[in-house]
Formats: sequence, C-alpha cells, structure tokens
Amino acid sequence: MNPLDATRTAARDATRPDPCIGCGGRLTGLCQPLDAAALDDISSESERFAQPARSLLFREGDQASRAFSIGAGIVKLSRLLADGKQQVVGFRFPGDIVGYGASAAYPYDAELLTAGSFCKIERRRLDALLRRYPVMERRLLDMCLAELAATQEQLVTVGRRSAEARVASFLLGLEEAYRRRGAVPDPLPMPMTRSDIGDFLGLTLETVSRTFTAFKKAKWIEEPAHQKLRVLDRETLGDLAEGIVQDL
Amino acid sequence: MNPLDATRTAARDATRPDPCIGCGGRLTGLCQPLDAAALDDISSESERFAQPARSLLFREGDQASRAFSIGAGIVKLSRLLADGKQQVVGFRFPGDIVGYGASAAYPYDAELLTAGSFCKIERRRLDALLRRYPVMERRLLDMCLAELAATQEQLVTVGRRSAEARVASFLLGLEEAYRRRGAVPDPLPMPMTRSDIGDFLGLTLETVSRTFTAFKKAKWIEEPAHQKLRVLDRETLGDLAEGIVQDL
DNA sequence: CGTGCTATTGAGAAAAATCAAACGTGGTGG
DNA sequence: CCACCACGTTTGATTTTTCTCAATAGCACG
Repeated sequence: MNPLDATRTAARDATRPDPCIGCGGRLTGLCQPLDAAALDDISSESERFAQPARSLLFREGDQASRAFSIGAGIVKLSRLLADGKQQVVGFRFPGDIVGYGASAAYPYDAELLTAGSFCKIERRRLDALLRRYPVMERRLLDMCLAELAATQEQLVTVGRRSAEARVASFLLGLEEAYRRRGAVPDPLPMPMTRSDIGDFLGLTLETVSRTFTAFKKAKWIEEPAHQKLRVLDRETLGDLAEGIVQDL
Repeated sequence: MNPLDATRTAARDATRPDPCIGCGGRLTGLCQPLDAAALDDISSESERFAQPARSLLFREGDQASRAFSIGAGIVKLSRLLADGKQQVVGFRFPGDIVGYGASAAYPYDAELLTAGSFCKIERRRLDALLRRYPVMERRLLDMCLAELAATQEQLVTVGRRSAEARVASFLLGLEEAYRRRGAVPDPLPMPMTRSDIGDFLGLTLETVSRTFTAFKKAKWIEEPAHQKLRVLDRETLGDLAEGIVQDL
C-alpha cells in the first residue's frame, strides 16, 4: 500500500461525458461504479470549479460541510502544531476524495501544490446520495480502507525508518501514485518543496535536501528540471526503503 | 481524535441478549444501529470464541479471510520490519473491528495484550451482510473514518513531537480510550509494555522508561501497581503533548 | 526459590536538528 | 527586457536529542 495515494482505481471501459464527483473524464473516483442514470442524478448535486496553485481548498477548523473530489492537481493535507511545526498528513491526487471525514470540522489544511480542478458537493447531499446508491457507499468504504492502509504504512515509515529510508520510500511512493492512475510521466512532476517532503516524512528540509543530493550523486535519481524527478535505480531505493541495505 | 481507539460508540437504550459482532453485551460495535430481526440474522453468521493473553489473533501476511470484533480485551496491531524493528500501528479495544481491510492479506500482526473474547465472521459473509443491511455498512464507514482520523493524529505525534510530548499524548489517549467506552476505571489498566509503547510512539523502550520515571517524579502520573496507571495532572500532560510547554 | 522477562539507570555514540551563510532561480515590476 | 527580490535550495559547523550498549534491579510465574 502506498501512503502517497490512498485510492486504487481500475480503468473502465466506457468513456462517458465527464459526469461528476472525482472523475477527471476518466471516471476513476467515487463515481467509478455507477451507471448512467445515477451519474446524471449526481451531476445535478455537485459543482465544478478550478483553483490556482498555492491556494487553499479549506483550512483546519473550518466547518466540514463540503467534500471535494480532485479532477486535476495535487493537494497537500497538513496540520499546523502549536510550536509552528507542520505535519503533512498526505498528498492527494486526481480521483481522490478530500474533506469527507468523521469530525464536524476539517482536521487539516488542504493546499493546492499545482493548479487544480475540483468537484464540490455538500456533505449533506453526498450522504443522501450514499443512501440512494449503495454501490457508491461501498466504493467510498473501499477508498477509506485503502487510505487507512496507506496512512498506517506511512506511520511505519515515519516511526521506524532512517532518514534515507524515508526519502527512498517517498520517491518510490510518488512514482507508484502516478502508476496507479495510468501511464507514468517521464520525468515525474514533483510539485512539493523539500520542506513539504520533510513535513511529510518527519524530517527537516535540510535533511531531505542532503539526502536528495546524496541520491543524485549515487545516480539513483535525477532532477532534470525544477520539480521534475526521474527514478534511475528503483531496485536500490527499494532495498534502502526496506532497510535491507543502509547505504550512505 | 484519539489515536489509541478508533471507533466512537454511543450508548444504547435497550439491553438485548448479547447478539453478535462487536457487542460485548453493550451493543457498542458494528451492530449498534441494527434492529432485532437483523441481529438474529447476523448471529447465525458469526462465531464467538476466547483467547488467552499474548496469543495471536492473526499474523501479518495471513490470508485476510476473516474479520474479528472485540468483545473484551485489548489487541495490539504491529508490523515487523526487515531489520527487526517493530511499529505498532494501533491498539484496539472492545467494540472495535479488526482484520477488515483493503488488501487480501493482513498487513500486520494482531496480538492480545490481555485475555480476550471475540466474534469471528467470514469476510465473504460480512460483505454479504453489508449489502443486506445498509445501516451496517454506514456504520462500518463511520468506524473506518474515525480510525483514519485517529491514525492521522498518530502520524502527527510520531512525526513532529518530542519524546515527552509523545508519551504524554499516549497517556491521555489511553485515558480517553476508556472514557469513550463508559466509566473510566481507576486506576487504568495499562497492559502494554514499555517496548509496546515505544514501538507505538517511534521511540526506544529506554526513552519511554526514562520519560515515565520523569513524569512520576513530577507527580503527573503514578503507577500504583504493575500495569496500572493513574493520571494525576491532565492539564500539564495536555500542554506537554501539544508542545505548549516543553518541560523536563 | 530460582529464572526469565520487564523495567530502570547510566555512559557514550550516532543520527538528525539547529543555526548560519551563500547560491540559484523564477517571478515581478520598473 | 532586464534587474532585483523573495523564496527555495544547498552546504557547512555545531548542538541536541534520542539511540545504543551495558549492567543491575524488580517481579511474576513456575
């Protein structure tokens, strides 16, 4: 299970006029299991919009009255602590649902790392849809279970692995996140800063930077341009992530 | 959200002859929203049993063909890494569901810290029940969302807090876990070892031990007996957990 | 009454954080 | 269009926290 992306999505045969929640035309999100009639029904309940990079989808503590489905873009979910430190809870990709949780207020900030397009739905309405379409609720449960598994995996990474293992794990996870959604771009877009990555892995930005430098020197990765990544030695990074070897 | 226990349970009016899944007579788990007819239905699908302390409910990698509901006892979920290190993913309490996840194999060991009693159900049958009783599926989704929030909270604790803050957070979380399930026993049973706690918090057992000693010296907690805990200064521990003060 | 865990305590080592400085670079405005 | 500025990144020196290794002590259980 890859902590970077929570939901698993299977490609679907038909290509329908992009209907609604979590479907960037590829029908890969929450609506994936629905039939045409249901999709029409749902379109009327939800609203699409776009936002620029670095803007906030919502803030920690805001009333959690809306859920969002990512059509395009990458979202960072993060909590700010009393002493100013930050923990990134996860990154979310197209097809993922953001903002649907157990509590009445959002438990973290959601910030766009890239420009993005979304589908917004009132929580109340989404709950009604879930009652009406049990396959949709099933799908949401499966997405939630996948996200839980990913978060537990991330807990292992942060709790018990060395700095190099954490960074290796992040890099492979990023690649895996793209793989799950279809073809892997080459090079991979990597819109997160060293600071974002550090806050995700429980490390400082300096440690992340040093580790990137070391990985580049070792030719395990390269950064052909700003915010572009190419994984050159998947094998070694995997061993490093697992702690089978502890190089550097 | 308390990372120690994932599910929130509301007390219920009627006290029925203990029916099935996750109901230690208190009807607090997955079956909480069901009516009498449904409960009868479900009883026939599930099987009860008990196990002694320190035994395994299942092992990481086992075929995940059964889910378990905890009637009594405390369960530790943990992953073993290649280098022998261990990460405790969470502790589970009566009313919680264990072993129902996204993947075909269990992603962690489940070990009883105390003697426990359980309700076992084939995954296939549980899935059928979920289709038959949408309120049950809804309940499972809510439990999953709560568990996700708790795990994210734990990620913050492990990723960004000091050793003392982590231990303080654990102690308050333990108390909160009991509070959620009714009256808080005094003193609190704390069946986990220093090593279990360390593996939960991403610390060594020595660091946990030292921190406990310091907290006892400061009179913020006491251990009136082996594996018994009393929280004496909730206030200070809370400030410490939040990083508002960094004592010691 | 041993014996095997679990816990405590100490000393030293190591990993990562912190503090600090300089460098690139992308974006903005003159 | 170019210069400048803010921000992200890199790199180095030093400090701190926590880990590791080690030895002892306390208990529960057989």
